[in-house]
Amino acid sequence: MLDLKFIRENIDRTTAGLEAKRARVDLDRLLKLDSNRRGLIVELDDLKAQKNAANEEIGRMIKQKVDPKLKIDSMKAIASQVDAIEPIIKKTEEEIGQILMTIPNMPHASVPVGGPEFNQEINRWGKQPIFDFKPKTHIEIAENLDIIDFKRGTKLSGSNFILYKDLGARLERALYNFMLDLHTSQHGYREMFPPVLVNAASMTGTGQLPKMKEDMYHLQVDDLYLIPTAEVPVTNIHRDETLNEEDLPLYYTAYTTCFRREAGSYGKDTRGLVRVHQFDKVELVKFVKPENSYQELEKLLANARRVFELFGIPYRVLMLASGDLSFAAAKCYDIEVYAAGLDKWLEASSCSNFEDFQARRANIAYKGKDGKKKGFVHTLNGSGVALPRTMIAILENYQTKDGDVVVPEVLRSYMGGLDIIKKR
RNA sequence: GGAGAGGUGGCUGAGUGGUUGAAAGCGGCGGUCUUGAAAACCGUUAUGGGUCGUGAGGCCCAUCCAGAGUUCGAAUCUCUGCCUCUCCGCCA
Repeated sequence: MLDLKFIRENIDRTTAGLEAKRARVDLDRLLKLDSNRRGLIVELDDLKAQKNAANEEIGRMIKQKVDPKLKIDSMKAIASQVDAIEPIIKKTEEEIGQILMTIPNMPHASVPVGGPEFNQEINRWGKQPIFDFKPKTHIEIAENLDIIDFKRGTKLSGSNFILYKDLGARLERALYNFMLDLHTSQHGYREMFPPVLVNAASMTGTGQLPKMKEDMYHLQVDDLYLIPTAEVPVTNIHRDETLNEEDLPLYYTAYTTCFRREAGSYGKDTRGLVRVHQFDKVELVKFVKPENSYQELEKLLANARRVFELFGIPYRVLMLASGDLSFAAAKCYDIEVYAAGLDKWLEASSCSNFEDFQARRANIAYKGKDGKKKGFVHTLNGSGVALPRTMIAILENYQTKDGDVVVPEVLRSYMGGLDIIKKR
């Protein structure tokens, strides 16, 4: 959420930002409501001041045993005026709130303006593997090895639900264990294990609600949502809190299952593991002081890249253009891994700085040692990393001519020493 | 799921309709004293909105879990929701 005061005082910048983000918002309406509201508040506060003064006097009259009947009667008129104005203000504030909730974050100055075609590749790591045979896709490999059962996943739940079996299940477990160990022992993150069902307030705090409602699983009986990413519960850990400046920055990592309805995305990249409804992810979340947040973004990106480097998976880093940025992000890097079987680059991590956009919405402030509030923190998060597409890259890049899969070295101790996945 | 109790400032805790934004204690901050520290003493100690002022700041409004209601007036009364605790039941 943007600061209404900022919008009021920076109309041109806001308009430009909205355009860069390709968002349509009725700013004139918002500003008009804002000025209406302030006019009404002056009126109302004045009436309330009269009311309060009179009520104090009534109290005094009663103490002095003077009959307050006349005074009380005159107060009734003011009370009814207050009752007339209050609902108008409330309605105005509601509409202001609704419009504010639909305004995306402003892109950072370093972000290229334009659509996805203006995304900038800023980095590339690793060599694409060369085979002396035609590399298979992860679907063929996994079905042949019988480590992923797509058909039975569908039987259990529906299309694009996955059943991992045997060494497939083991590899999944090895991946998130490895990543958690890496980020906690080498990158300074604290490990969290949050609920995967959260309430509407949490979903609103990080910006999924109200805009992304259709993309989420919702349990109507209890009014709870299945999280699309650990970003939601982990960022909301500090919702409505004031953090101590000396405790910042806070680094949290969490492994959770993520749930996405992917409504409307059928037919596009939906085969195999590329786009599934339920998947695992290790997430990195930071709460930092505003002046450090862009340095912290670079460090976060480095932490995510390290995962692929240790796995030996070639990747490239894109800085997203303004029109490709998510609703809440001011700046975002995507890491795409190369998958030899599909011969495609697949987005496997996304590292974003939200500046104070989420913190304002979720009310996460910080204070100095003297106890004085210093404003909102900046929040960042990134995948560290998402499992399915990492799994794709491992299966496809490490495949052998015989259809086996070599286990990347760093994962072997997590696989009970196994160095190659063969058919049972 | 059933029965009961309760949610007050950073914390403990008083307050059951009329200067109560809220006693007291603890903690925090500033000061006096001290070579320094502790103790003692003195002072100070919430947030949001609006408005005036170049500014320091002044003034007004709101806020005692949240929302609705009763009343001239609500921390205090009524209703609903959320949460916590105790007992009973069920349960991985």
